[in-house]
Amino acid sequence: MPDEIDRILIVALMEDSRLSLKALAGLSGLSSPSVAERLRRLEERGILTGYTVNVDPKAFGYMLQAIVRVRPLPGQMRAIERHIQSIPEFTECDKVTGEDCFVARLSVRSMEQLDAILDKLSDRAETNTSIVKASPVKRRLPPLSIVRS
Amino acid sequence: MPDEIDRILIVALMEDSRLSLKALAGLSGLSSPSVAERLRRLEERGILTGYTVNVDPKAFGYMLQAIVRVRPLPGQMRAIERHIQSIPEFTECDKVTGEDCFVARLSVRSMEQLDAILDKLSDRAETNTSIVKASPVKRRLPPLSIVRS
DNA sequence: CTTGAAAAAGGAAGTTC
DNA sequence: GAACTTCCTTTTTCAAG
Repeated sequence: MPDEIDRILIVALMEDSRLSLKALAGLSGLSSPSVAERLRRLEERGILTGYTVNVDPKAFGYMLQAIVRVRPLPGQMRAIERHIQSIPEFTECDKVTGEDCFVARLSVRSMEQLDAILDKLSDRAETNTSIVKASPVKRRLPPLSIVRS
Repeated sequence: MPDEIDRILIVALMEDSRLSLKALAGLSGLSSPSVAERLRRLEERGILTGYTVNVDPKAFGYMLQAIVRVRPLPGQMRAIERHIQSIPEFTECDKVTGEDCFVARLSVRSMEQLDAILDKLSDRAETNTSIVKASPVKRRLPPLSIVRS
């Protein structure tokens, strides 16, 4: 279980993953070699799973985002799953309970491209598509309080 | 518009945002001061919008993820939007076209917590909740080819 | 955008608690 | 086992071209 210092490091990195070890040391009250060791262990334990950047998709011409619920026809579930994985415009996909099997997010350059991608699914699944108009909550972490067990 | 070198830098940072300027210089064929200046400008232009980490929510006791479609009752849309924003367990929320007004992602520690959070919405909205069983596509970027205009 | 020097940060080793 | 200090190497930053 991560402790309070781990939590401080993770919250700080969530806001700026390029912070130097020295800066993280200052925030946490440790020395920088200790911070390096903490991060190594958090990665090893699978708690910190990656360091990444947020990019504005519009800068690369992706003017539309859509959320697509996908309900594969009988026997098509695995095929649909692989199909979605193979189309890079699907930027996120979850397998869920309920009538829909998958909820996926799609970034496309145009309505025409959206239509083309959904068309290819139509043989093997029913889809229900919603265009994203705004994103009132951008991706964030839930409260990372330490759980005592 | 970002050029080919910007694209190389962004794709590299997407995979590892802690790469040193020197490493980025090697990948892009520039010197490290030039890379630093490029990144500064990409941030300034709103193309690179943040450096962050991926964290396993389970490490902090968030054992369940759900996707909730929310359909506010008449006149309740703004109130619901603010309500969702104010609950930190909602880790993502999009405003979409179609019957549902919002599609939100929720990280919770237990079924009881999920129920409690959804209960608070029930006065002012209809909700439709799906539990996430797996995530066949983890958050990724669409293809970042350069668009010629 | 590059080079080159000064300043800062990172990494390895050995020590202490 | 975890963290600290020291010393040395690498990286970043800044000035100048």
